[in-house]
Amino acid sequence: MLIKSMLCKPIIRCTRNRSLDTRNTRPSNTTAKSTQISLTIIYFSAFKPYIRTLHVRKRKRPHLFKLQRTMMESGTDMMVSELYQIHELARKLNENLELSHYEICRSLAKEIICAIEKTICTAKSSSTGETELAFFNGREFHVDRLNKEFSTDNEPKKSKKRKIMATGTSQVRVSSDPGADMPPDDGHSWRKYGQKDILGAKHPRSYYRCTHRKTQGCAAMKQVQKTDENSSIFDITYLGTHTCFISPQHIASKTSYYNPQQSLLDQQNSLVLHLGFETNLKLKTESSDLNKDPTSSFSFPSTPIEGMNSENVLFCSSQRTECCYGVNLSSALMSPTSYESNCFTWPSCEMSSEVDYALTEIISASNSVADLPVMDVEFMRDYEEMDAEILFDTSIFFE
DNA sequence: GATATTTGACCGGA
DNA sequence: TCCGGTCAAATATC
Repeated sequence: MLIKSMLCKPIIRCTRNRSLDTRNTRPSNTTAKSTQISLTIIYFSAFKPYIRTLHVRKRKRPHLFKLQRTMMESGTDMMVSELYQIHELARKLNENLELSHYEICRSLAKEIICAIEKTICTAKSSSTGETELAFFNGREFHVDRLNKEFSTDNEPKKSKKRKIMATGTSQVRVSSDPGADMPPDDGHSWRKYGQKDILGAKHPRSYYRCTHRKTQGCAAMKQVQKTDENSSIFDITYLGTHTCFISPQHIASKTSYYNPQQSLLDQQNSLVLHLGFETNLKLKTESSDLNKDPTSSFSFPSTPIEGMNSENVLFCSSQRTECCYGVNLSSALMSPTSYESNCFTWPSCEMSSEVDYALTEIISASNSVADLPVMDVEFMRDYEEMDAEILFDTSIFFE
């Protein structure tokens, strides 16, 4: 099997796949086309495979094709350059893993994440021509070029309508102390920017954005509303992904939302990979029924939280399926005992805490990070059509 | 004075 | 036209 032949041979594969969007039902001489950029990273550690497949697919407006062709070409070159950078960072990471320089590793991992985010941003801008990610992770990228191309007004009106978020959403229901006006601290600092009475709801909805919005360009937001049934229970909708840095220790010390197994992680000297991706990370398996429902929900195997009944804590995904965004962290909980249920959908926000934990589960599979194989990364350029998703029989790894 | 919150106005999608 | 999301001036808090 192909996968078997790739054991200990990490591969980064970048493809671009153009296709007609068959979901489009508009009458049409305006048949929508879509372009998908896939970045697949396959590597192996100890006895577990790690696969990262990033999919970026967006519908294109026909009148933008000409400009976007140019954008794609320049964007592709940029992505190749960025991927080489990721490769170099990964190589350094591996060197430091072997030397057990965990702080350096952590820093390198962060750089890798930033680089991947940047690549995703490039992919999106070159494939869509849209400008929604002009500001990402506190940095501006070349998509502002599009702004110039399409700006007919020197000073465009600033919309007060909610911006289209690049990431999916997730909803959390948490309980608080009776009479409390605020839900429990989730480890991040938020700034309230609005409150609105919602039709048919007893309680107003509060709007928060990350405090680090200005300083770090963090686009994370959340909406908090007391439930009608019980005013001590809050529905929290997270929008967007935190791109600001917050230390795991800080989260562990402040939050009651997250799994308290941080101490276990520390014991394992695990490397926390904070993947702030905003496109899909998928591991498809041939036997998964869950694959049929991309919005499948699951509950965390959480330990009881002080002052909070486990049944009151609901984690569910509300993917923005129309854009195929959100994060599917399918391999997050893969283990010999659970791998048959091997496609999970993970809420794509709050990455810095929840996903950190899940990823740490992956990365810390081996007790010693020194067990990691040498990352002899092979980089391939391939612009031909290919199936963007990998069918993957995980059972072979647990034979 | 700096920072955070409140709240009415504004905006645009449905 | 309605309603929910956002803005930004006013106000509160530290």
